[in-house]
Amino acid sequence: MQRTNFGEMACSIARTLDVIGEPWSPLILRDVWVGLTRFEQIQADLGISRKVLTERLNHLVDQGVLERRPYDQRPRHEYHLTQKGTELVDLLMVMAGWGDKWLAGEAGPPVLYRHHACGEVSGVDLRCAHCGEPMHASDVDLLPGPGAAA
Amino acid sequence: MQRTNFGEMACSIARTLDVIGEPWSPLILRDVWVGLTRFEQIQADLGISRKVLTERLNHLVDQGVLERRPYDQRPRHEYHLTQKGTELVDLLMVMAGWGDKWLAGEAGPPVLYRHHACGEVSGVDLRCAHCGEPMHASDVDLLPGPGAAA
DNA sequence: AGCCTCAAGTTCCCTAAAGGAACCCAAATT
DNA sequence: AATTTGGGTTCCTTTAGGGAACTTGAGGCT
Repeated sequence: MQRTNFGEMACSIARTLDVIGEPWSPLILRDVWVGLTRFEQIQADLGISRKVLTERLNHLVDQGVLERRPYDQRPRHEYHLTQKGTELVDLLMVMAGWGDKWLAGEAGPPVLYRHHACGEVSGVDLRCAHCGEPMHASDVDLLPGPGAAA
Repeated sequence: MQRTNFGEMACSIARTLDVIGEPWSPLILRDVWVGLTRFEQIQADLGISRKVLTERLNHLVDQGVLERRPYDQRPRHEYHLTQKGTELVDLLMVMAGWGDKWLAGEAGPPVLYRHHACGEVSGVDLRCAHCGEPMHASDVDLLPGPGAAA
């Protein structure tokens, strides 16, 4: 299909979607995050078509989210998160938290997160980077920023 | 195209994508969040095809993320966030924060967020819901949960 | 009464993207 | 020489997105 280009919009949400908004991309990042770093591993884990996986990996590398690293004399590589990609994992953790709460059902969450600092199984919570108080949908006002459209 | 159904996977990220992972869905939620609640408003703001907008709105209502409310005797409605949908805005704020940092470029972020509690323009930060310390990609161990696949 | 408008969809056609299976290639192994 | 293995490419089919035109149901206007 002919898909609209979100990258041109004056909206950081749209621009972020331009990087990881295509089907499979967040799941590919999740796999790399948990240590499935090779083409065959990701393909087998997700059941994604090889063609689409190639396209997605190239796009994520182009966007600076993943880095391609050779691990052998032969043309073999692993994919690793860059700093830019590592910070995207925040997004995955929030998605997982929402899914755990609203979609897990009877069985409960498929994965638990143990926080190194306190050793407890826990989840993420959004706080204001300035004052540390909770910061959710109704706790903010939106103002036009310097990059707002004319 | 024939798209894989993420909703069946034992992964809260995949399940969340099944709800809001289709193109446009996060942008539709953003519009509703900022007060563009009617079909024509959203269509004009995003430039999305009417057909696709209809499909997305129906899906989001089916999933319990949006609620359709009549606002006139005539068949007119507004869309509003449910509690389930309001909590998805966390995801939008994290997406916006990442886009502001990595994609805004010279012009700076298009939108600023002022936190009611402290009155400052700020952004979100992820904290452990248990101990309140920062919680990012490298601060957690993943463990199988009760809903893990067999 | 007859006509117009307006929000909110619905229908149709066209194009492009996802799925899937088969094929390719270079280096190492047997 | 033949096979295996990782990491893709090619080709074909199906289906979803874009866009424009059409529909519907309730008011309003004259």
